[in-house]
Amino acid sequence: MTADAPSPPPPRRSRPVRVAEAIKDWVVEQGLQPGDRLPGEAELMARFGMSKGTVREAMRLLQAQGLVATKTGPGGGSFVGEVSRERANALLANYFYFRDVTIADIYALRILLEPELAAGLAGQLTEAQLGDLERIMEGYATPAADAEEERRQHVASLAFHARLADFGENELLGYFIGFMARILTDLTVYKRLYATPNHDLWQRGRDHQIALIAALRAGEAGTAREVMKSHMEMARALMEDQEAEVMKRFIAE
Amino acid sequence: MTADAPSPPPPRRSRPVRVAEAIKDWVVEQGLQPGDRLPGEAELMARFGMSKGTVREAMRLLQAQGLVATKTGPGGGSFVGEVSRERANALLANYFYFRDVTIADIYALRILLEPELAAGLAGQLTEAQLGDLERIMEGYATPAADAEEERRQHVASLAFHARLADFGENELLGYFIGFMARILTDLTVYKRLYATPNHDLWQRGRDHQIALIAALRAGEAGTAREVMKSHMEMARALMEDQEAEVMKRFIAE
DNA sequence: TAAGATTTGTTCGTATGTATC
DNA sequence: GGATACATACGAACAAATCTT
Repeated sequence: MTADAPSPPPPRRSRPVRVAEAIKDWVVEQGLQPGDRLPGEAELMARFGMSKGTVREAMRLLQAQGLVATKTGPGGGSFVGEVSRERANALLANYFYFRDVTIADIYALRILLEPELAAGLAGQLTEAQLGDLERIMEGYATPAADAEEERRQHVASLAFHARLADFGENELLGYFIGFMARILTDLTVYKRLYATPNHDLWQRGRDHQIALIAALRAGEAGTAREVMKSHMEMARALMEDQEAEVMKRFIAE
Repeated sequence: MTADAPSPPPPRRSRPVRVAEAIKDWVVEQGLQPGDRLPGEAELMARFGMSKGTVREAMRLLQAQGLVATKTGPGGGSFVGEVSRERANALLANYFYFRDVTIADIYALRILLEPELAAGLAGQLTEAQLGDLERIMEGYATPAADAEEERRQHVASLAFHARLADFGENELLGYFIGFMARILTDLTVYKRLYATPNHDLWQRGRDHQIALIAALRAGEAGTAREVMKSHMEMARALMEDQEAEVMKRFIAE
């Protein structure tokens, strides 16, 4: 070995950043829980010997990460916040903003993960949860008449998968699946995917989900896995066609 | 339908938050790329008609998300930044801080994802990349003598998997695998997992990785998948034992 | 090396807004 | 409605970093 890195000059972080880190460490150290109160601005100014502006900038750094929330007025102040799923999704989506993630990439993962989720859920769901899923399915009980409705139905169908992921025990798996569903939702509404209603595909997709619910209710893990796998493979083929279509349009302009 | 939500009072966001959103939208709209310069504080103050403090707080909000970086001095200012992988990991780890993610959850996913990654990489890696992996393996060429070295070796072995994930085409898959490797690394060094060196397990783990490299070099996708699967299953069994151990110690205190 | 220019970084004092009692 | 407690916002000044000459 050629010795460890020759200790490059320690990047002197700005004061707000250092204060934010100190507060974060302090929260962890104290084992504070969501909802617990943080010291007010005045006390933080005293504790760190820094001005109001610096302390406020530090709080903004924490706020952007979803770690604290603030309220004005008496009894107000800063509070420890649980990072919401939506915020986590938005922050992670930022990471992929300048990176190329194709629809094929997403489906390669969905095909691996969703069938396993379905298998694990077989026989585990309450009637209330199953009813929940069936209610979402009502959003596409009849084939779409136009492109607008097709998009709306696709979004609803993605919500079905996200809800399913919520029901699982494995929070990590649930988050990954939910994140992909949210990316696809964005693409659907923002990039205007799914422009051409297709009765045959609608029918097959719906049959899959009905069979899936039945397998989940009956506790048939193997069936649930297989149905979900077929469902994902069909969706992938469809989406890749759509992607090609979108690309062609883009190039044509 | 019972009509859309009756428009709950629009949560009046603070000025820094609104400014940060406006800047973010502007960056997207202009199609700015990493490294591109943002308007300076003075101009932003003028453009939004707000004070310096408010504008600075807005920049902190963006900085915390990894979207901008600032430099002082002539030619300095704020620049569009690509969110680094490390920052994305830290931000996402915050989400799971108050949630229960068990080692079993992580391994359930690794077993699904890593074999597929390995299969996709067979025959795709350059000699330089394969050499890179072999160099990491030198970090555990001999069995660990004590708990400290065992930990160091485990971290190196996780780095092996993270590097492998980097080589893949699918950035999403690579990120998920890398994130899990980082969580496990944290657990290893911070929670002091892997306390008991075990020569037999070391031998088997190393044999797996050697066989994996061989399969990758030979372009044998099926073999690579199977080897990685065995590797993950062994690691899972080992980690779950360790977790039980850690829990027992925690309860005993 | 040194001086000057440019841009962010930080402070302080003051005033305003907001929610609770 | 008024008093209180807290965050929010502004403005002017000065400090620090860094590039150019």
